[in-house]
Amino acid sequence: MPSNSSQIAQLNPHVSVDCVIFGFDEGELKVLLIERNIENNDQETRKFSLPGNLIDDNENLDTSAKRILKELTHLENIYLEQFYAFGDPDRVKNSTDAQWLNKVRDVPNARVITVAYYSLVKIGDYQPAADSFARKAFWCPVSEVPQLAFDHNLIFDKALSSLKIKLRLQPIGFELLPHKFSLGQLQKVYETILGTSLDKRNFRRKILNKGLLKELEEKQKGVPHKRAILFEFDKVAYDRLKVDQYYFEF
Amino acid sequence: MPSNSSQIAQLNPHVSVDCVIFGFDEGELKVLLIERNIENNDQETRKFSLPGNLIDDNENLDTSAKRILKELTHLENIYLEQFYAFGDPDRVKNSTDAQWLNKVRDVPNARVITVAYYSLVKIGDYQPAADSFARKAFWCPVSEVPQLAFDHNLIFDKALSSLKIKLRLQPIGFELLPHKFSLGQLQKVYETILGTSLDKRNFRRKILNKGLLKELEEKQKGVPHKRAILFEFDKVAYDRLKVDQYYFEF
DNA sequence: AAATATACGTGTTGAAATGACACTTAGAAT
DNA sequence: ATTCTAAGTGTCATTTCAACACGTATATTT
Repeated sequence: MPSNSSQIAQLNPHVSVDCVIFGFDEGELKVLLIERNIENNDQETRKFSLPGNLIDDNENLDTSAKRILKELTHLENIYLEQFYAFGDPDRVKNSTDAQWLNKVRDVPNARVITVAYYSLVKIGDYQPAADSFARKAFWCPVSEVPQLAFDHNLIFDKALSSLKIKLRLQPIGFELLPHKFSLGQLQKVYETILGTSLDKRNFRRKILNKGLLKELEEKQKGVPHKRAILFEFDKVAYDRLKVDQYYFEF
Repeated sequence: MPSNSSQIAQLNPHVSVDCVIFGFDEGELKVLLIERNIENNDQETRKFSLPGNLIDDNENLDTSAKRILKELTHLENIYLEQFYAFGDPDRVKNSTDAQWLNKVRDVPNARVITVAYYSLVKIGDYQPAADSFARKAFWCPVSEVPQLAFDHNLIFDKALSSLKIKLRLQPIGFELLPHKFSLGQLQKVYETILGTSLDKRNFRRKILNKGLLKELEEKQKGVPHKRAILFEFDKVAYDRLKVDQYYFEF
């Protein structure tokens, strides 16, 4: 096997960024998946994947994740967290995956190391991008995630477990809710992600004692029951805490 | 600028693994650094770096980290944890760094994305490797880490803060101690890494209540004071717990 | 042999946090 | 007017946590 330059180019690993984008809607945690355009879709499986792409030259990893997110959702300044890198030599070598890569990559059989991010978005702010790459993006309940391309199921699982851990250590639940939200909504977020049910009174006491929620004058509207007081996250109070990067402990 | 094959080879990012290897000795947390062989060492700064290397073809990231660790320390089966990927486009572009890369890399000016691991070793088991790559490795107290090559100071800082978090969530302190250790030693590990001092009685109660330490018959020898009872980590008990991957909470 | 230096080992108490628990209220829809 | 639904609210028993001091065993020094 000759080792000329073009060989090197092929064998050299590529680097991509994949994003696990979480949203919360109707009391459910959802993830944004992409359905691929495959012409010969005799193969039912492996039509879905996480959004992601190769990194650009001169782009750092965070920037790349932000770009992918923006291209797909038109959202900026959203919560983003790098959680793991996946680099198994044959993570993109599955035959159906390879078939798809042949269509979209210059060097389809190159090894790809991917750096994975998860992000939390306010699902109401999301407007599906009509253009190019984001052919068919859709919100999928996390309990119904189908078989995905490559090792994307593995990546998704790790994202979810990282998110669980993070939620217990940092106040990030509100990132999934509208700017103004009720305590009931917030509790639902915690319950859904942690996979437990929580006592309403204990939850309120604990979360309010953190002193990070600002009670607003405003109340919910249009609900067929007592209207809840709305809150917003108190960023000023949070910055005052200067929490040692982690350790907040819901 | 023509984009022929050899250009692509150059511009394509490379992927490396860097290891932050922690040891504990004489009540101090230490990190294993490498001193480079630079001929013209008129430049005092940036002579040190973390151990690391490009990943091999067909090698996954964990394997690569293990290989680096083994080559350098001759140790196997040690605690290893991937904690972050660093991919700034010019993280290897510093001039003194570049000078060194010219000597050791085929494609010295390529962009390098690195996936970083930290590991915990029993410092007594370490025997410096005399060979090749590990020219001069030495244990450096974490409070005295000098200026390092590339972005290695950043990597080191992130490793340390990741370790702090992990120590609070999982029982890993003993990985830095001999197989048999005293509670005093273990307390010292916690105090050093967390950067606080802990009450002896409270520490003992808390750590023993986890039920993960097995009290041995044996006692310390050769100490100029009362001999401490030795313990070992009870892996069987730990596996029984099946702790949900995280969340143990020292 | 005595003295010294050093880390080991041990319990209690008051304060704070946690978990368990049930009913009334407000608004929209029928 | 009735019904349905989620909001909002307090107490008590239990557990966890932080603070705190002294006698003991061993090697070394005198």
